[in-house]
Amino acid sequence: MDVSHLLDELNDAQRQAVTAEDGHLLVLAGAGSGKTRVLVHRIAWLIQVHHVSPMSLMAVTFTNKAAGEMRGRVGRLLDLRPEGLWIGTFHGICHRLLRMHAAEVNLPDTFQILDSEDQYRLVRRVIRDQQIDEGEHPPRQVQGFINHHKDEGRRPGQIEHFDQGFQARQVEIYQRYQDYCERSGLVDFAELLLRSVELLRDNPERRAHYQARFGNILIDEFQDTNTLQYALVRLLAGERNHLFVVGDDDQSIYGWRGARVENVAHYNRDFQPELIRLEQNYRSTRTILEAANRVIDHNDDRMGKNLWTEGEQGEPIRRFAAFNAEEEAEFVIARIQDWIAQGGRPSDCAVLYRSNAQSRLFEQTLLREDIPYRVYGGLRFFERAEIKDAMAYLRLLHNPHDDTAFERVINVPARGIGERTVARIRDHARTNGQSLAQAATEQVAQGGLSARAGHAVRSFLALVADLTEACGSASLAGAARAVVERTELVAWYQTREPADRAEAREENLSELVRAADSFQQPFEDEQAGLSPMASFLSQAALEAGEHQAERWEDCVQLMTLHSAKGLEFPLVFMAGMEEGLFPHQKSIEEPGRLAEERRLCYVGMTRAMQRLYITHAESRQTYGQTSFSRPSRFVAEIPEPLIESIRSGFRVTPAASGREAPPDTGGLALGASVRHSRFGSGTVVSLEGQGPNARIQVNFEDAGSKWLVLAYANLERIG
DNA sequence: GTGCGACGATTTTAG
DNA sequence: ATCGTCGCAC
Repeated sequence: MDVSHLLDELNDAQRQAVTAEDGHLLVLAGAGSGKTRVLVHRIAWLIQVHHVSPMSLMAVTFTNKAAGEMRGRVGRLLDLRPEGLWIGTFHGICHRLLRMHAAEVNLPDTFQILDSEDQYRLVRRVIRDQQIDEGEHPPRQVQGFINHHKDEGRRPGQIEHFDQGFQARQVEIYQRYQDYCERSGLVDFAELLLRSVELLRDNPERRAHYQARFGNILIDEFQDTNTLQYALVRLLAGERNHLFVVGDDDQSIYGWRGARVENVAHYNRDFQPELIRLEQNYRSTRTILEAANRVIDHNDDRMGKNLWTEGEQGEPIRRFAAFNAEEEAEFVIARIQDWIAQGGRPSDCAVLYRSNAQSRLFEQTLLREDIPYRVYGGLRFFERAEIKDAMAYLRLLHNPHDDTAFERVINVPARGIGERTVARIRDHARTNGQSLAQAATEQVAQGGLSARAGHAVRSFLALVADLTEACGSASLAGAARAVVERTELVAWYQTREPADRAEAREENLSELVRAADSFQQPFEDEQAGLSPMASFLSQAALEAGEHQAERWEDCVQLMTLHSAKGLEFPLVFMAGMEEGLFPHQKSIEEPGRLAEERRLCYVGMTRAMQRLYITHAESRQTYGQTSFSRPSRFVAEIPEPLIESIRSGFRVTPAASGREAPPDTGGLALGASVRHSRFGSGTVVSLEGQGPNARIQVNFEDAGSKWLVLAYANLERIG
């Protein structure tokens, strides 16, 4: 068989990885070095050359997007239907395992997945039921505590605690939360992994079965794995299976959410893999790569890697020092306008920032200039309130004893059932070991509620019964349509929210019906005996949906540096490059966290293909207060020859770049003594710019050094 | 039981 | 500044 097409377009290192003999591999894949191509071609190589059955391959990623892309590319390359392939996210694959072996891990066939919000509400419920002070144990924090320990593989009994107060209490909440989940057949995200690990660890037959099945396991973004994920990999690998691990220690930016970059070292220790470095970059100019290399070089304990390119040197990186955040936004949007004016597309431009709050000024300015844009982040489709409401009704139809769903919608839309009534139902359920639905039914029948509350609860139960009947024989889409139509969610949102907001919710609910209508049940779910409804509910939790999937217009892209990982853009702006913001204040004290910030900077820089701007502002509004800051240390880590500074006072447009007028002194000379109404007296140390843009740097005796716009500074000459 | 005003926190986030 | 949660008044 001719397999040259699998190798033709690969460089030496890529080819070496794709064609490696059996054994373990560690592919250190630098940014833009073609790692997805290597993974895809490796899978094809294994199937076509090593004659590995597609059924015995497992490929694991972190995001559905990455899994989908890999699946699609493998399918195209091999011209096969990639259905039998186990390509998926850690969570997706674990979900599949648990569905297949639900009974063995003590889960009902109907187990449900809790997303973060469901989990939060449940944790809060448990805390309240225990009458524990929410101030001392904030649900968010307890949720973090539970997830942290689960990610480390710990059950409540395995957590060391050193007191009988606070820590013991946290463990107790974890225990009770877990008990509740067990009783109700609920599984949170971390639990999907933990149960799977326990299944393989404690059940020798299952372990042997899967170890015999998956002779080749490929893992993407390995630097992002947490303790549990690495444990799973080890269990699946066993003694004989071959691991193909792809990662980049320099792109580890998720330590704060449990990722263990040390897993790369552990993998080296545990499996002694062959090391292959992919260092040739196909994305950025030489200038950008050199700058990024030099920045990341300030980190210690790297595996070491030097990105290079055969491409051209390209333009210098441009740095803009803005007076304030507004001016920074003006500058960025003006450069985007230049780009568009020269025939560039808006969607080629990305504005990257450290924290979401920074997006606002860019949005305002883009809106004003009438440039289309898209902000990443925020709630995804299945996380929106109205969608979660409708989904809760669907969950109740699927399983009337789903208490999480019951609690969410018993009074949504509002029908006069308040906290007192719900508490009464909850009590009744607890004393009789019933679900909330059962308890509510009994309470209504026994007249255990006030006339008014009883009537309201009865109407809720009637609605659910009505829906159940209507949906008994209906399709998934029919059920979704019935829910949207009969619950009157749309009308409810209309009464309590401004028209535009309510309209968006209405559109989303229609979209939900469309989504249900076009839902294709995955083959393996069908095989596992799941109903389409059960599949749909799981999938909604597991794939919350693209942020604004349909909007594929030609838009400027606004996102955090974290969300930018894995993407690339011809024109990139890194905004807010200031000490305290990036690196973030909370990361500055600890060396480990600072190193992670630097990797984030490296990730950001390596997103740029052609042109990279780095901007910072002297002052900006943070939490409603004006704050002043110095440029980020990362800016200074870029070697001078690679970077060109632009200051307010002369606008560089590509056509007119390099023309600088002499600074306008406005009658003030260097060394002059001046007084400012707020900052007091000081000495002029620098001047630049012209006319209304002229700025002056003054070293104030008390307030330190500041840049001021001459026209507004109102300086009084003294001495 | 519902609705509004005070209060406090506020980095990053996929599944 | 802004958002979400909590407490108190209708």
